[in-house]
Amino acid sequence: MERKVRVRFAPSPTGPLHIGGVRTALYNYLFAKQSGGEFILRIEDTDSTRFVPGAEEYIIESFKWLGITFDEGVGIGGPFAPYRQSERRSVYKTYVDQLLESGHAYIAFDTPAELDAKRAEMPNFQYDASTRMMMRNSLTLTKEEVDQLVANGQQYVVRAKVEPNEDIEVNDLIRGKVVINSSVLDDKVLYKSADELPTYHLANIVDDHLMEISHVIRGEEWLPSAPLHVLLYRYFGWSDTMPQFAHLSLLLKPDGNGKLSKRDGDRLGFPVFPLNWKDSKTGELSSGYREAGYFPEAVVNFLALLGWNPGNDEELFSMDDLIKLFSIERCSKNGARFDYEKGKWFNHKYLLMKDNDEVARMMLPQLQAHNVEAPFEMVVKVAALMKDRVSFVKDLWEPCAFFFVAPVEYDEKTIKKRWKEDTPAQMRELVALLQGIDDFSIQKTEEVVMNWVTTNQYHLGNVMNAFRLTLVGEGKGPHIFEITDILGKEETIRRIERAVATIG
RNA sequence: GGCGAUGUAGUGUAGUGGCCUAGCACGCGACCCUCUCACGGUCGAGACUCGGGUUCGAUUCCCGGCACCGCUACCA
Repeated sequence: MERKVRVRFAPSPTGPLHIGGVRTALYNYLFAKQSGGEFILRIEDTDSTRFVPGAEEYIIESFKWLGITFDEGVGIGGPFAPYRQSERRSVYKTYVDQLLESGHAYIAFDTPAELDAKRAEMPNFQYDASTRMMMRNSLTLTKEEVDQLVANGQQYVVRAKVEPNEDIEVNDLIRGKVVINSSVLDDKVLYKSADELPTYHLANIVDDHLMEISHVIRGEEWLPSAPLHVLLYRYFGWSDTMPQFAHLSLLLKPDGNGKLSKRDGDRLGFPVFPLNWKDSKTGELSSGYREAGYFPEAVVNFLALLGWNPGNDEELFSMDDLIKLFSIERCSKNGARFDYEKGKWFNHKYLLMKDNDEVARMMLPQLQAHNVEAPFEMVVKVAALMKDRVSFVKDLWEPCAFFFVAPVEYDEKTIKKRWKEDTPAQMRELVALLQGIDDFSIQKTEEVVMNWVTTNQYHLGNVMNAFRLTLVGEGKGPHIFEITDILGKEETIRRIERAVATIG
């Protein structure tokens, strides 16, 4: 049964896209691409009460940034349009009626208040075979009564009629065979008349079938309801083309118990979303990986390895590598704690792989923000010299600032340690020495200065660090002659003189 | 509570019925490099959830406990 691979990512537009959802989408994408299949974006907006404006656009923009592309779906179109469930009301209605007619579903009039009352009355109330005959529904009411209620505009829901005592098997690509007895399933609401929309379970099955989805790769939270989905395929007579299931483990918080949430990000200081998001109601801001300075390829690489690995010791993979190597079977069954430090390391690695020109270009806005104007060539040199020290481009300004802005203050501790009594005199000698160098290259300058230190038998560490202090303002930074090379002769001398004047 | 899933160092994971003195990476520590800081290199600390079984032998297979995660909505 060779079937064209067609997978989908089907988020609800209820807010920003959680990073766990991004991973699910990524795995779907990798799976589709490696088998030459199609990847579809379907928006599951069947809960009209939870709809959040802008969320759909956010989702689309997030994937665009990450380099995850869809072949069909919302914003793209395709042969199975529309891909937004709220626009598919009429198609679901047909299938709801089909279930009603075949007796696999029934109409229920119980109001939420009545259900709450029932739950309070019965400790472990569940709307199922054992209780449905106690409720107000088309199984307990006469046809006339039901028709009358519906005609009167009484709101109702359609529930699946799940027969008890059957072991239902779900063959999961990651977990193997999972068996759940139908008695523990409840008569799930499939459709609500209030907004004329189906619930997830119905819409999902109908759409996956109609859109010819071959594999359902989704989060583990769906595993308990997978048997119901299997049942639904059977009720519709679609068992032969039922997609294969793969339930992915969830992303857990870095510490403590529970799954990763926005709160953890806020608390521990890392993003949980791909892009910044501002809640239009509360005004609350959620930070995103893009704005935090991550490269999309680093996020993709990091996420891919969180719950999957190719079976060897390699860790750095491009999207193309991942498409070649990915396999559902190698997805881990256990939930992965989110390790933000490792994420930073990935970004560091990707920063190192970037061209110096590109890094320099990315630094420009920071320079502007600090009112710095510098020749591009100089910025490139600085980028080349300094990029291995940070994980993010935005962290580059601080350690690089001294290249562009001469120090006006000098680190006390370094002064104490390196600025000796004879240092000012040495520095004046150094100025004279540098003045005489015409070829201010790294090699030449180093040769001349080292010679001077040696012949005078100066303490190398003290001289060099005092020198560094005059240029940087503190006791750290790259090798001295890398710095003098970038600063140039004039500026180097100016800084030494100023330091001598200031520190004394 | 019920049902289901999962359980290798702090974290992500590899691996196998004996080759395991359990590998790799992040993080952590030390050392080396060195004019400082960082990078890099070397080394180190650190794990098979517990209890039963099966077996000549179990981290690996089975059962149970425990832990943890998920579901248990007219949310997805």
